[in-house]
Amino acid sequence: MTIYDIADRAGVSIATVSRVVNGSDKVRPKTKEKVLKVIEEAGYTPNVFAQGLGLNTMHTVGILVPDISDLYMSSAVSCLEDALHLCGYDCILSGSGFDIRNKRAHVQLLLSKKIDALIMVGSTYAGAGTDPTETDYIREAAKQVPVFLINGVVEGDNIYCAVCDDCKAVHQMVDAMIKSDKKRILFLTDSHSYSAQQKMLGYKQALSENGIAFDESLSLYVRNGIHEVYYQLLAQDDLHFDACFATDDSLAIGVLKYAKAKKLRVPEDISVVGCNNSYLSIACEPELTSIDNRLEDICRSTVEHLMNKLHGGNDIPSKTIVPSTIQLRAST
Amino acid sequence: MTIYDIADRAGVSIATVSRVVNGSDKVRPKTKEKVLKVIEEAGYTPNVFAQGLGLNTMHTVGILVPDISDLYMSSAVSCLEDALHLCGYDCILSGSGFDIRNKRAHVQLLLSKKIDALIMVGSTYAGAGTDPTETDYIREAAKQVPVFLINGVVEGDNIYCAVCDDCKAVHQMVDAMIKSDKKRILFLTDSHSYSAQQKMLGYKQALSENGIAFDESLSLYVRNGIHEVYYQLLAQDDLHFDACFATDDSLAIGVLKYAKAKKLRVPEDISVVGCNNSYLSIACEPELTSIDNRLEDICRSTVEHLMNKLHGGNDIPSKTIVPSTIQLRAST
DNA sequence: TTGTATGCGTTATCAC
DNA sequence: GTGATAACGCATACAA
Repeated sequence: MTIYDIADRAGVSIATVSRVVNGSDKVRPKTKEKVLKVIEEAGYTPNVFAQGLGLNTMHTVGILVPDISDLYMSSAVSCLEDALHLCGYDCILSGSGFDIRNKRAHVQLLLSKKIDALIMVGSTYAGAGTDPTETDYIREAAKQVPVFLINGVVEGDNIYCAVCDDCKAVHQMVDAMIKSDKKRILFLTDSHSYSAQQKMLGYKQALSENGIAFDESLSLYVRNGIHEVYYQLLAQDDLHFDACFATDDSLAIGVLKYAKAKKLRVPEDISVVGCNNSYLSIACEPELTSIDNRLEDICRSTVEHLMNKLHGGNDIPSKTIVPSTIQLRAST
Repeated sequence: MTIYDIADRAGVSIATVSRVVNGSDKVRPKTKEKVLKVIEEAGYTPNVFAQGLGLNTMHTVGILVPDISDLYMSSAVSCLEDALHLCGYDCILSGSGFDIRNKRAHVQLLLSKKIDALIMVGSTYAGAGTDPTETDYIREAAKQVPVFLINGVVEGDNIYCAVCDDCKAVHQMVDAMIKSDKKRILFLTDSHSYSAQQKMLGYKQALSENGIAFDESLSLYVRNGIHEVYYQLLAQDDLHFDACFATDDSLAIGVLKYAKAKKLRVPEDISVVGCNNSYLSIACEPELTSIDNRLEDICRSTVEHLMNKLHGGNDIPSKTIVPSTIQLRAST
């Protein structure tokens, strides 16, 4: 069923049908009604490929995520998809993994699909900041479509970033820990990303402000996973700490398991804080104090900026910072 | 940059360029090399809209999910996307929610995007089975593209279902509970879906086989959510049970929280089993025995069948059953 | 082996 | 208001 069939049946030209379909006002009500009736009867829908060819857009945006099954990522995708859908856009989803070569390949693939914009979720896409060429492929992509980063910062034309104020929130949290008499605060992370660096910064600031020297041995890098953390801590017998800040909830839960195994009370002997305020933080025991990075706010603002950009807006902030909040629970 | 530009620069016709791009062997190596070089230099990629218009496909499949942020769903999407990507297909993702009207609308929208196939994830799409017209929109969609259901069963032409053997696994699990001297086993669910019904069936079978009468008061419907379950159980003071089977891990964790509040030991006083073997099941305390419905197997088999179908296969099973396994942990 | 010509289903620019 | 017609960029049947 094509526009020609409709035109035939309605006794008009395809131009008129097109006008009706696209809601042009330059068509006589009587004609419009007639065409609409035929369309209804025939169950006609315009062919999106032909539309795409003519208009050079199919109203889709690409969403790139390192790992879709991750709680944090999937929340973001859910939020983004929802907001985009409301604006009449579809999303084509792609999971790149963490390897730089795959990231590049996936971006290329998405671009070849003629997406209207690209959203990259997760600070992993911002790289570690040590090697600027690491993010060149993003700048390259931005030459074709606007690129929006969620929770990562990359400088460049046509690149727009939205992040939460991790540094500040961690700063506050660690400060509060120190004030409540914690002396040795473990910093636990599974990443060297921009976000992790910001958190480390807040951690160091709080220490320094309280006249505590940064102790390298209290900064631990562990592969993500509850049990990984648990075993790693058990293995480090000489490591003593009375509080822990972890850059992810699951890392923090690993610490809870460790505390239980060592018969340490939480929060009395060890107080524990996680990040992302995920569903995990209320599944564990005790429930976990967690830094909420306002993912929904970030996503909503991203889509808002995206739509603005696509509709010709020009005053879009290249970096949006959303304040984090702290969700207090029993682990502190 | 179009195929015409490439043809000009390489001094050949567009047909030849097209042949090179599509890897036809009917082109002289010398010519091929020349064209390839120009393509490389120009960074040319075929316009997918034009391709789509001619071939009537853009190699995309639609994935419909009620809630993307759900742990179970996002794992499925991750798995599906991965497998599809390996086959050279992209996915356009859509979150429908649980309302039937929205489901219908989302299916229509996906179909209008000219997807090559539709995958629906979650037993919610199978309806409760009480009203067959509830799933008519799926049969309608199947007239346009093959439809694949994950974890739900709908009968119809061009509809293919993959489910795990929930009934059997629950049967085994409940039987084991009874054998270990549990008398009053609570059945906790947040759904009336096909999957939930299968689980109930297994539950009843095990009871009946062991000569225990089904007690309506031990079958509880609660809205999903750890705290919802927790409060609901606390509110039901007269409800006594010494074991619980929950159709979802988070429901089961609600029971764990309830046990802790009531100072009941798990598994001694109450043994608890969940479903989906999600990350939650190792986050809680004690860690949760959970029925693993082999989501990855289901997804992989679905994509396999899908590819088969798209490549002209004709002997695709309309219903695939994957055996569940039981992941034993400390809660039983 | 290569080139020419046509169709795919729209939208948009003209005339009328 | 409405209709004819030219893009849009590709694949492919057919001709050479």
